[in-house]
Amino acid sequence: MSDKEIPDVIVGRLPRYLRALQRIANDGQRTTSSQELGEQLGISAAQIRKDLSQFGEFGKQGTGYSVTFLVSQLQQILNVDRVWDMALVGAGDLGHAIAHYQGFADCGFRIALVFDSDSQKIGTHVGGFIVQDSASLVAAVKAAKITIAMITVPSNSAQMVSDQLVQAGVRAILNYAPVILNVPDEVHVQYIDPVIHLQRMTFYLD
Amino acid sequence: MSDKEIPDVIVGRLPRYLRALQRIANDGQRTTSSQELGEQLGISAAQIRKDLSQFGEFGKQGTGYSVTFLVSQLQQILNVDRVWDMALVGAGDLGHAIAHYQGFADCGFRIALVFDSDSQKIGTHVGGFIVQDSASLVAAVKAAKITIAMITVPSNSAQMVSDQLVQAGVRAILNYAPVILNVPDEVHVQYIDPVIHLQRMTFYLD
DNA sequence: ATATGTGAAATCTTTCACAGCG
DNA sequence: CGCTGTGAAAGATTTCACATAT
Repeated sequence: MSDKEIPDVIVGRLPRYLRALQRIANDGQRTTSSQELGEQLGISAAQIRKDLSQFGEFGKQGTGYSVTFLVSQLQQILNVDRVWDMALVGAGDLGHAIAHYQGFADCGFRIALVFDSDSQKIGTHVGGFIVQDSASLVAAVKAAKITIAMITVPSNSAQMVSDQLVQAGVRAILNYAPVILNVPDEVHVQYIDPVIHLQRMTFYLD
Repeated sequence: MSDKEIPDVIVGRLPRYLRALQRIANDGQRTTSSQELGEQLGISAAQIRKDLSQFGEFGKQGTGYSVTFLVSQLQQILNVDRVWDMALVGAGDLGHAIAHYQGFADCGFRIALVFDSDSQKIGTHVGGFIVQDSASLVAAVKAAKITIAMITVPSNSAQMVSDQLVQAGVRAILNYAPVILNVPDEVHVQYIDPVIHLQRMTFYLD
């Protein structure tokens, strides 16, 4: 069901639906509609219905969608009806901020290992974990069977770290360094680069 | 020339072209081609040529593009051939990391004001600036004529901060809080939400 | 009455393929 | 010869509009 053939653009919207639904659930609402979701997200109601229809029939005509049911279905579709352990590579300022961020745990993501290559940082505590030497990364990640990693190292070491992660069996990388990573086809990469977002907006400013 | 009618999807790719070109320039290369750019970015050469052709004829047939010329053209198109002052609201872990990030300065973005509402933080130094009381946000941002802001406050205060920023004349907001902001049509918002990127990848993992 | 799920239509985006220029 | 810029074609995505179910 979570096959390929699902366009990437749809996959990209599903997490946003989930976020909106969780907020609606938090407000104590039992039921919602494609229209309400669409208004909150700035997406047309028809699009939301089409997207969801790729995976099944989750709504009831005349009534809409049960919020909790749709949340659980989306979690299943997105494979987040479980806890994912992650490795964090880079214990600088950004690594610290990420290690302390509560938003991961609430969504089923758990930082399990933290690495840095700086001997000043190795052995220190970050977000409840002890920073390990990057030299042991491949072995440790492999042993822990971790498949998701976040990279918060300087640009010039990001590709090297990425290579090690791939070698250790990682299949998904969230890269905060502003460089494009070269990875095998079976490895997924997402980028977080604030400058790109800013430049996308300055285009429209005078 | 930087009119509307330029599809959003193209605007979204321009900063990526700029990043790739700056790296190529850094490597000391004088000239590049749509093919080379495309290979680095995972985008087809035809697409890059089409995108650029929306703004002018920047290449030479048979030769390709002058790297420095194309960089300067893209900077002009994206309005980053100048320095933009920004306000940062939220001096928590993430705010600290952002305040210390060198990547903004290199791209013409400068943090000019930092705010927090926590009296413990007000008056402390963050990234060379003194954290100011959010109560003075509207006046200070207006006085400094700042039009770009970053929000790194907890989710439940993000909308309130956004309202204040808009009132102060901000036209572009980079929001790190995982909530959708309600802003007038003329205000641009971009979101950075790592969980959404992670969930986009777990879809493809087993 | 209300809101879904969905073919068909409209729109948008990408790729093709080649004329034309250095 | 190599590479751009670009109409035209192909492909993908979004919207429309309505039959259908509660």
